[in-house]
Amino acid sequence: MDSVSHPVTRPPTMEDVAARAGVSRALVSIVFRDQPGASDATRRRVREAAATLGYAPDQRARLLGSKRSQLLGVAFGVDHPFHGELVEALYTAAEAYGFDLALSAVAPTRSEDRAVASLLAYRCAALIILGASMPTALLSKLGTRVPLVVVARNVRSRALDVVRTDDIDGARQATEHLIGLGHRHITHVDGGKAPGAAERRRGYARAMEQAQLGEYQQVLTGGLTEEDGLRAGAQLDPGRSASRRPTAVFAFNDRCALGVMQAAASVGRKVPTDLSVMGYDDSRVAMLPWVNLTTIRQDTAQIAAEAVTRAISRLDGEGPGRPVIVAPQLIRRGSTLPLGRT
Amino acid sequence: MDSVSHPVTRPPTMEDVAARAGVSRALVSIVFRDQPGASDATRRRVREAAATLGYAPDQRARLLGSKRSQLLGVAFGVDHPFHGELVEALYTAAEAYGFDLALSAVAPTRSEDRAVASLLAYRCAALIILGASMPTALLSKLGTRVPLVVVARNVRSRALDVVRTDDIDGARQATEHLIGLGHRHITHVDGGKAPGAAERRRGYARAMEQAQLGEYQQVLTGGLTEEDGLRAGAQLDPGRSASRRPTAVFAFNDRCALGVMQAAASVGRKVPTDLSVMGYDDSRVAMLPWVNLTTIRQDTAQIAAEAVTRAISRLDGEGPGRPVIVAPQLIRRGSTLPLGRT
DNA sequence: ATGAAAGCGCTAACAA
DNA sequence: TTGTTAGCGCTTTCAT
Repeated sequence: MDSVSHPVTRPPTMEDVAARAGVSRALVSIVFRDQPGASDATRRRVREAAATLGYAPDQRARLLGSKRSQLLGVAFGVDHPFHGELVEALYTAAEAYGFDLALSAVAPTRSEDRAVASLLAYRCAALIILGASMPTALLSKLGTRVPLVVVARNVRSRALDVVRTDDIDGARQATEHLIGLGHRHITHVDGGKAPGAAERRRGYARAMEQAQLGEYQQVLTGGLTEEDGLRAGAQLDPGRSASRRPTAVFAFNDRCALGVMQAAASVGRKVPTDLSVMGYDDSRVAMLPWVNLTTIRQDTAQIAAEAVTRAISRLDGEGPGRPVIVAPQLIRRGSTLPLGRT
Repeated sequence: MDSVSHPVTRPPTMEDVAARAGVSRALVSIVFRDQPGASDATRRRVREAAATLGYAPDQRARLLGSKRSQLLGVAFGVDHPFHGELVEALYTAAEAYGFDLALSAVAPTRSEDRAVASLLAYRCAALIILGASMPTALLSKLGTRVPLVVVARNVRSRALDVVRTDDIDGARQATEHLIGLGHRHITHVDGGKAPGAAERRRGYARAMEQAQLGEYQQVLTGGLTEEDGLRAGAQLDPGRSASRRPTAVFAFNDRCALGVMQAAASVGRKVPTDLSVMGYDDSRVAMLPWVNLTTIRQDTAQIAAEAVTRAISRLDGEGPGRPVIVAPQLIRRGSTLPLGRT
């Protein structure tokens, strides 16, 4: 329990620090930007004065004054855990280059347009949009106004940069993992028209064909949620003799996989002994001990690093580059088992 | 597929708009702030000029220039779904008062201190911290520097405002719901030392005692995650005759409840027929069809509105007020059943 | 190595 | 109703 709040006081300015250190504002500015042009003695004095005053540069003024505003605007989905991870990684990546992040949330009641408009109003040097949902045409138009990096969505436009996971490869890895375990009847519960769904279908199809398993291919319409997986899972068995039932399922993502597992459980099929199940994303739920889901991990750190790198290179005058495709990684856990192993 | 990006052009300034509309900058400023002092004709001309130029005021300059920066800084946990909901609600609430939000994320690799420092650097007029985890003393100190509202955590300090759910009442409602269904052996799997855990224990204890069920009280150490619930759930049965086993469990939150359900399932007890389970939070997972968890909902809209209101009243010169305690609400779903009903 | 001074794009007080 | 003019707290030339 502390004392009653004092009347809030004006924070110290660069002027205050300069006065206390007995130098000009320009010197203080140089010191705080770690630029050459000040003696070590001065630097120390300035730092000390700043410390005792509790000074921190006013970012508003800094942004306004400098031509190159070291500010990256990030639009992210507030209800998407994967975006959360990306945001964290983006902070790390941006920091390494001395850039700051401006966050703008997208939510059911806050459109992507609004989020972007807000970022633009703060004159962010560049924009990074996670899982952009707006039409390609609009993204392209936006890309001509400001350096733009679209993350985790496949956009074909030369007006912007794209950084995303190689979903075809991820799906291929998942499918090949199951094939390697001896499975033949492998069903894919897909993501419908979600971003990345088409790529994952292709990766699955390719792997199956390449292993001469084309005749076993089966794609069920799923989606992004547990409910979608549950619905699709219900169609897994009906009307088939046991010998023609799938022994493994590759689901669009972890949440969908959970639904499939639930569906299996409801008809008495145990995972992984009766059915192997794979997810995608390596979300928190996949790691839970009783879920223990074999899955595909997207490399958030690398995706973030690439996104920041692209954004900054745009600021250095380069045009948009080719899409950056980041390799995913197979995470082996307990939800998949060799065929016939009990 | 669009054309190659043009060399990024300088966004239009207020000066540009003024020139095109044939008025002074001051007039444009007045129009864009919706302030009195401009004729309707002028307003239209200005709006039109701005529209054709695609002008939007530069927030950096606006913030710098105005004495009262209408900016609320929000620190939130990027991996906490509940915070996501609050952020969304905060946008809505802030907007109603013409305030803007500056978001700063807290994550495993980004401390609350850093998040707050960043907000301070942008000279936010007031700070709203969701689920603050820093020591009370630091919060109090911060509260003397800038108007501060702590959300979803019980802090006893007169230097700041607190807005939170009435967890004692929430726990009481949960427990009474179970009692009302005829349960007697009701166990509480608690949240350890998580924010709100102590209050929920009290609410549970009070409800039990008030119903003369004090002898049946049982509190198991749980936590915030599924794993915690799983661990606690494992201790539910051992060494007890069936007649002395709990028939209902009130878990600290939804995730914890999930763990308890899993633990029950692993020893063959079905929910809700063999065991009623309650959660807390009404998170997304609680609504899933096969989870269908009876739970307690926190009123995010009201919490957000109160937080913004408190912050703004502080800016109007008022001191911190008494803690705002928002009432929670029971959400009846399928995970609880009357005792003995099969 | 240091300081003076001109912006950056606004807001706000004051004149006209 | 309008326009003029200082700032806001920095960055950034350009002298010294």
